[in-house]
Amino acid sequence: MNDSDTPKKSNFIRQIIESDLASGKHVAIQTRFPPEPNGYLHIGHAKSICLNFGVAEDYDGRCNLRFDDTNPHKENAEFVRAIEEDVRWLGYDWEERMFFASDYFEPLYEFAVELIRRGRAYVCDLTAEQIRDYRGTLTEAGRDSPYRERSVEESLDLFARMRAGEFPDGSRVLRAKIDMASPNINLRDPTIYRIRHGVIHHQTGDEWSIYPMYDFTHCLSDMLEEVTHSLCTLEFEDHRPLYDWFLDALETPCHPRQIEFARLNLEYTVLSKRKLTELVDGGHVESWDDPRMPTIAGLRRRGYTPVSIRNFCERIGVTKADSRVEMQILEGCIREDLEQHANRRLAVLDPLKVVLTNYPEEREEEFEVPNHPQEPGMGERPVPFCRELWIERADFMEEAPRKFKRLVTGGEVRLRNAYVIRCDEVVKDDAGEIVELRCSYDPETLGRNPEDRKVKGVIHWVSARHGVSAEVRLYDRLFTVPNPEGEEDWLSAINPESLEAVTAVVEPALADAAPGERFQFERTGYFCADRRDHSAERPVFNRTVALRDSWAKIAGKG
RNA sequence: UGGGGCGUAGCCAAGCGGUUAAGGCACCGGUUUUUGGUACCGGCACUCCCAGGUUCGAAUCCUGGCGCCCCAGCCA
Repeated sequence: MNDSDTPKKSNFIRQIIESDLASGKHVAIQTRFPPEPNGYLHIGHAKSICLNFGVAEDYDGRCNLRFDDTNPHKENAEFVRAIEEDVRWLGYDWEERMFFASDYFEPLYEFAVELIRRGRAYVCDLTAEQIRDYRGTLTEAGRDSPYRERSVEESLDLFARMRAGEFPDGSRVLRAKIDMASPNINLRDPTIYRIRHGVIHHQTGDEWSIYPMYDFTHCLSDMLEEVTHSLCTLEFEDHRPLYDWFLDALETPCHPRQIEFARLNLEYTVLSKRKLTELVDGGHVESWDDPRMPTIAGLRRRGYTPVSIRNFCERIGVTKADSRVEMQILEGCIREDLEQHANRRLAVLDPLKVVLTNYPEEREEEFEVPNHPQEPGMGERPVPFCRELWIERADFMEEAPRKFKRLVTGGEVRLRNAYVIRCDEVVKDDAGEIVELRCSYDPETLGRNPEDRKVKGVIHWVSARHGVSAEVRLYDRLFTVPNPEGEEDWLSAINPESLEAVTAVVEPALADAAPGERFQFERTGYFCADRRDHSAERPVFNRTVALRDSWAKIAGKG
């Protein structure tokens, strides 16, 4: 479970589970992850997935994957497929236990009939508007529907005919008979079945013309799967009395316990399916897996690893307090993983030409460069070197502040894994822009430091003769404000500079990158070959996250 | 003026009547370094939303305030 030296995961849900196990209330725990297949999963779902599957794993229990597919208007098989892929990618296994709420439509129907028989549900002929009107307000009690006291026989007959498709959409619903004066609005005779004609359900086709509502479906599905702890988000707290009411009214063999926790909010993004759908449908991003999206698919394409996301979910904890987590936590998690596991490469994002005037024109060398400076086991690769190189434009300054330790005119700098060079001359075009640096190299400095002087800076480079041109996509936060949802017009808070594509020059080894392969471009950041667009002929890399940049802080202070 | 929740550092978050109030992220110093990265060392809440009360002792218990979130779909 937990090693003695790793901190014990402690949260209120685990405490409840541990106490239920200790008291013998349960001998094994059963959870479920219940997505609605009406969109792609996002990082907020990852929190729920890690919680449900994680808790099952740690207490030797089981976690089911169950699609909550009771609203055929919004759901489809493509979303089912994508959700399966994402949960699996995160590293979780539901074994043979993949279910659909629609698997239970028949038993659910029988439960509804039983409710009617017990006088606990009735068919109501009010229109949607009338129902709203009869419901009352937050501060005023509602009024009983005129159909509330209709006979059991009549409701039974009407409900059967609703199923048979005899009535048009919206003409009737089945309602639980609870309390129209309840201070909890959810208990004012909630609708539990509605008529939906002519929709093709992705699992059941046209078999049904009535569909059950969430509150009725969820508790009974949990019960049928013998779920012990039904974990959901805070907005369902008000529904818990309803959850319990159905299970009590039907005298079920087991009664799962619903426990609510706070959903995840992340700075500078949105985490509601409605809004994410709008971003995709409105063309504000390219797709559900656009690397700027907080979806699992987007994060995957951006270069995030399953481990980093699971780690993130562990770090943010589980509580009932509304919170908004800083991006830095997520970024820290991916840096931590990639720092250890990503091969290093050299890539120049904003190239400036360097000519080594004392390096023979025809000469070429090849250095064996380690893939990771601290992990010899990760191997090495050949990196070619010649008279003409590219370096990063930002690594040279004609007039530099004292703390600048890169290349300056007349100064020296170390080329990473190669020689120390000195800048002798700056070549500019008519506009005064620097187009080339003429430098000389010190042949004595390969793999060794000069004894008479100190060279403090190290910069990266790529051989101009061998370098490969690549598209590099630099991503920034999708929104300009920490909480776009709190904005009057959230779409106007989209960051117009969330994607900047540059043409970079990368070392030749990078052309062989497999789609999805991750690297650290030294001194720059972590990147991955785009899984859709990258090829050896046309390399494309996505920036997952930049390296920490303490120089930017110093420079920024002036 | 209804009901349900929540409030511990810049951001998460442990804590469950007796601790110097964990830990992580961020931040600030320093050491090492052929990545201004990494790693390592050190700093970072006399106080837990506020006010009273109970107690030898309160972040923890009680009372009263204040602030924030959710609920009036035939969505989930």
